Amino acid sequence: MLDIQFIRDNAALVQTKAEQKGYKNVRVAELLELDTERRTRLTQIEELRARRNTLTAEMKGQKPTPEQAEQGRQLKEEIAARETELKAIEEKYTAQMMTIPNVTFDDVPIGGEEDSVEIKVVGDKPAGAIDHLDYAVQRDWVDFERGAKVAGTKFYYLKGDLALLENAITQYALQLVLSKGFTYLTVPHMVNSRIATGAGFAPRGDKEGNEYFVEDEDLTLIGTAEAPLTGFHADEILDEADLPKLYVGYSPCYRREAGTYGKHTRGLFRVHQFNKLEMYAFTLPEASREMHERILAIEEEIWQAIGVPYHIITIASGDLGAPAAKKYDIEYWSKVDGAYRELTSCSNCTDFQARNLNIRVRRKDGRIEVLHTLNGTAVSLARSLVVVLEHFQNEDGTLTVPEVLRPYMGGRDKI
RNA sequence: GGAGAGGUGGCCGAGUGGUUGAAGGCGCACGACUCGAAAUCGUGUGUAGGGUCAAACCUAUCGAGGGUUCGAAUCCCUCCCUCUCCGCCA
Repeated sequence: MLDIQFIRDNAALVQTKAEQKGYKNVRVAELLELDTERRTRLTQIEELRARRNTLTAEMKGQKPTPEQAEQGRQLKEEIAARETELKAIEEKYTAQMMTIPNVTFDDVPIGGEEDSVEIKVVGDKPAGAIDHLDYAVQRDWVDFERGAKVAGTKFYYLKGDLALLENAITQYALQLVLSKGFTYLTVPHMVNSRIATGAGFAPRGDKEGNEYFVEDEDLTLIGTAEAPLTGFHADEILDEADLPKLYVGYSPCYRREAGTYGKHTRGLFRVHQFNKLEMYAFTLPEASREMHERILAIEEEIWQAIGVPYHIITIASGDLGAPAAKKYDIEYWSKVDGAYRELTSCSNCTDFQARNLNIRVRRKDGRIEVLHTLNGTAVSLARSLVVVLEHFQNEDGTLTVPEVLRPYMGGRDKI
């Protein structure tokens, strides 16, 4: 959530930015009324408490007189009654606070998906390739039919060399990211509701949500390692000297993907479960913008090294999630579709997630403030296989192993 | 799953009804000493909200929520978590 003080000082801005993100239910004015109401009542309660504290201090160490005891009892009742009223107001206040998305940076394009801005193009736009699914099936590298039998539609098995190739991509990307100073973490594949919502994921019962939930437990299956990585330092105060904290987490990602149909969901492009290496950074507030560029650069380095044409877009406001202040996507050039398709993504969430989960930094001068968090895809595996299958397929049905991956494929140059 | 122990400040750790927001230590900040540093000594140092030009000051906070009491870190109940032993198990 946002800092209430910031909202008070920038009410119009917060309202506008929320609307630009497409959040129609945000009512900043209403929130501020609740805020005022809440503070007024809180002050009243605090006065009553002060009176109670004075009273008990007077009778400390001695038996209270009947009058004092009676006065104390009355105060207790009045405080309890007022607290009940306050609680109801605070619930409404908190609910409103949760509806307000992070404020976007001013260099974020305004508009919907089609308004995202291309900021860089690398490589050309070759055409003509066999669809990745057909190609993989013909080699018996993927089995969606058995995936459906065992779990359901959009579940799959990877077989043989393609499964090994997934592992090679993971290993290559991991080594590269580690060389940039990141620490490898394996993570819980489920998180509790506080961490899930704090990181910006939909709560149980949200029909729009993309999450799977565990029955009878306060657990959400993660849709990305971003959730447990965000929660890693929850409720901690980190030392300025220790920042930035850079982590790379590996996990399966579980997504319901309800209601997503059509061509772009064919095969491995959009599935219920895939593996992903995710970069995550905890930074000083003034350092997050630079870190965002750094994470993007690492993503570029990976795909340049593998050898795939792509472009980078800055995501427009209406296509941003609540926590993000700015997001870049790398989209690879699809030889099959003749269009760019989403491959990786990196977001600067500024202090939004960190405030939710109480992640702070103690500055050198002793001040404590909420820090900034960022996340970025190192590699998303199922989708990476789509890319390699499209770009490295050969006429004889074999697949050339991208050079940088060969050390992780037993030195083979072709599979 | 069963039995027991426990959850206190950035960290460790005292504290079983009222001078305890919390001893002591570590860490950190500042100062002294030093050419400089280490060591040593001194002073300060929880977090959040309100208040103030700034202070003073007020409120909350000892895992979470409820209860008892004039008054709760301290007593009672529920839940969560951690540790030890047993059971089970990759």
